[in-house]
Amino acid sequence: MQQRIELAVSTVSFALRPHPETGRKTLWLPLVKRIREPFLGRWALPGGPLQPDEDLDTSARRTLLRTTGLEPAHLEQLYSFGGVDRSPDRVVSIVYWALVRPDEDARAIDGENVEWFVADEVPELAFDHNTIVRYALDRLRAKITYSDIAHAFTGEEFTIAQLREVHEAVRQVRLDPANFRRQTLAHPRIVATGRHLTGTSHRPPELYRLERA
Amino acid sequence: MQQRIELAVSTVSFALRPHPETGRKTLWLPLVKRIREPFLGRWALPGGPLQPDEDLDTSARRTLLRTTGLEPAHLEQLYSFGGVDRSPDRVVSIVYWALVRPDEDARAIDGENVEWFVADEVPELAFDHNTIVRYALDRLRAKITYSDIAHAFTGEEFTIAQLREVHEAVRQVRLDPANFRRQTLAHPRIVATGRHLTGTSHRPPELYRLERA
DNA sequence: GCAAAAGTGTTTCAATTACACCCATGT
DNA sequence: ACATGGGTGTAATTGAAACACTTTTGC
Repeated sequence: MQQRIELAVSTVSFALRPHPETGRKTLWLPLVKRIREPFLGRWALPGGPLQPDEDLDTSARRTLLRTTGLEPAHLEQLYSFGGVDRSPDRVVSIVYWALVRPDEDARAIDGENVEWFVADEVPELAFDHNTIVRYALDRLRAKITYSDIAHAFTGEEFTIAQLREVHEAVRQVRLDPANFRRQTLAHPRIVATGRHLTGTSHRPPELYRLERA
Repeated sequence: MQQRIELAVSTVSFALRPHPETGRKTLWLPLVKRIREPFLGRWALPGGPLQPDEDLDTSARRTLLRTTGLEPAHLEQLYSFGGVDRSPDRVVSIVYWALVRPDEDARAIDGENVEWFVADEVPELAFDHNTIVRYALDRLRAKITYSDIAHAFTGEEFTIAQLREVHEAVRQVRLDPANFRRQTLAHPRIVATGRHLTGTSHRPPELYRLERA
């Protein structure tokens, strides 16, 4: 008799929040406590079995909304993990990663079995989920250097400094404000709104938008 | 009653061969003629159902060897396709892409139901396999610009011109020989063997190796 | 006025590009 | 000798980085 292969979809969601010690913004992600074997009681990525009538990304969104209350702006397939030894039963996981905006992050629920962790300081997780988190982090840090995804962490309108803060938090580096500004404004899709952000204790910075391609 | 979700692994394999018209090297890939419904008689990517006791990449290698006789040097996961509308029955495909060396390519079998096509000129394929081929091509052409994968198309030892030919064939561009040489030799893992390639009708070029990291 | 971050200008340095020119081999 | 691609030299251009300096707000 042939053993059945389970097919699950999981998601690594990232949001930027202040680090509990340093106060500087860092990456956080939500985990779910397992309520059944295997790995009962361990933290794991949100996810669940793929339903016969739903697309892969639909499944990711559904399970993410159910467990964490999140509807992320950016969702992207990461990788599929299917080693025979990653679980007692045979399960192939198609993993997505998501980026959560500040306003959306505010709506996140910290339920009974859901908790957020600093992405670089997650405990020992169920299955091979530590590997997956590591992989997602690497991919995010690589991709932010050559793509637009940093905007998935800002609002519609943003200051150059806010965008720089995202890069600094994700890549864990310090960037020269002057050079970052020039590089950013060199992209033709970044346009000034003419309005300014007020309420700061210094010169009010201009607000920009990212023109959709 | 819940419909069963099929799980298959397919592979897009690339090799460099002369274009039938221009004679210049281009990308080719093997396709398999379907011998059952759906899409009976159409060309499709080599692959098959995932066995319960094999890893994803093992499955890719197995089906590839069985249908095409190939054991590619480079094999990498591409993407997983799982839209509900990509087939009459529900099937999720985990797709790999492979790069085949010239010597390995020579061992390829052109069986009854296996045929090679110029990658940019494939006919209308079964399922969403045209989309997948397009995706694999884009990924290959992007990745060759920032990684080492060009070496998967050369032998252990190679001349700078051979390596340049790979880049030119894949990216469909002309590269300045002098500048390409300097850029290539700037990488510390490229080392001269001291030996030279003979039998050319001009100055014998030096042979190089790629030191493993 | 002072602090603090926004925003501009300028100099330096490294990498890419274009292209002229010499080298070593087969015919 | 000459054709052919291998291989070297070099000037021009571009872009990244470093950092001094000016501007505009809140307090």
